[in-house]
Amino acid sequence: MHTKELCLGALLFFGDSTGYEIKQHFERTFSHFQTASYAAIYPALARLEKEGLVTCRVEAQQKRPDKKIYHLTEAGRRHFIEALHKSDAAESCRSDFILLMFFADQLDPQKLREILDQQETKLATTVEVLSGIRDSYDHSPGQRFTLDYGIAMNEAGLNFIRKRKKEFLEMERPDDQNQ
Amino acid sequence: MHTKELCLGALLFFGDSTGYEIKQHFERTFSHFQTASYAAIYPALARLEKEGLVTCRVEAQQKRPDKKIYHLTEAGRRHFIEALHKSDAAESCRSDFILLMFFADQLDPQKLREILDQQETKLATTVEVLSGIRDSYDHSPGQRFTLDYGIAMNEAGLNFIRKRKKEFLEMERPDDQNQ
DNA sequence: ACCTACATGTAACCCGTTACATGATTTG
DNA sequence: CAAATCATGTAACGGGTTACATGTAGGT
Repeated sequence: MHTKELCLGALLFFGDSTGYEIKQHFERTFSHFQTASYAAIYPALARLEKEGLVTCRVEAQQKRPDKKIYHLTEAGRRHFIEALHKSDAAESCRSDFILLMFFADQLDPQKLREILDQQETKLATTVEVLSGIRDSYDHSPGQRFTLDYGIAMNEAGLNFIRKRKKEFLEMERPDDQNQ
Repeated sequence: MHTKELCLGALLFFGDSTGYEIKQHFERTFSHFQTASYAAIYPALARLEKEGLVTCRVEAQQKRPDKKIYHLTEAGRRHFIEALHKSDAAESCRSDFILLMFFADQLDPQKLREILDQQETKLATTVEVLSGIRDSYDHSPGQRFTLDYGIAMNEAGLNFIRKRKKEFLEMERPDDQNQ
């Protein structure tokens, strides 16, 4: 799924939005499994408008660029649903964290500790954020599923790191006395 | 980490290899957290040679392109270790599976079932493959960590899907009698 | 008769990111 | 006084993918 389709999905789910708002929606709701930057969103919306998949209404503002509020057309909705059905539901993960851990024996002990701490924090934060969203308001079964799925996987990673970190750091530096 | 660094890492870990072999190594060992295609590897190796980070010895073959066996130089090793230390250990995941599940209410029931089955199979396969590697021979603590980490997270996803799938499919099509 | 493994490579394309440009208002 | 928020956009760059080009040997 490219930025164009993601924008259509955001408009379908959140209703009429500006490019700026779509980015916010992304960060709040999709950030753990999709990304999109302004430089990808704005041109995408422009192209979608040309293709008739969205319409745009301009709201004038003083002292700020006019707001361009996009609206999903019926053709846009159909295009999005079709794109969902055509998708092979693939996933791609690139993890430099795992790569670094793979080569742990090549790393400075402090770098090793640093990336483990950082990963632990990151996973804990994700779990908290997703749990917060989960408990904050009602969701469709699909949204609920994705939230719980994200929580389950991130929690598993978090528990794993918490269980293994200390032991691992000691194994890598058996001579070190400082905790 | 770009393909160049990944190639250096592969040479460090697996020893002298051809581009073809590096791709195989990737698929067997890194596939759940990094990818690299031939069209990325071959030019990367050529550039690495120019930069003196690898050397290349050609082994003539009849009826096949000559094998180009690459060897990591000391400068290459240093460059790789340095790259590891400079890395912020970031992770990026794009999951169309989660996106589709998010919009589950927009999907045909059979598409929904299809992607859930597919994801279940994929996670189960990954767990099996990683477990197989884990039990097949000795590893450094770092490798062991990455294998167990991968198993833990994929197993969590797998268990989640197994627990929720049936219930979820029934919820999405309450009128459907066929299991 | 066709697919897979072996073995290397290039060219075109796609598309996303980084950085830049502009600029007021609110918050710390 | 600096930083974040609001608000839109472009240009250059980077780098990976798809498809193509070439060709043998062995398995189904």
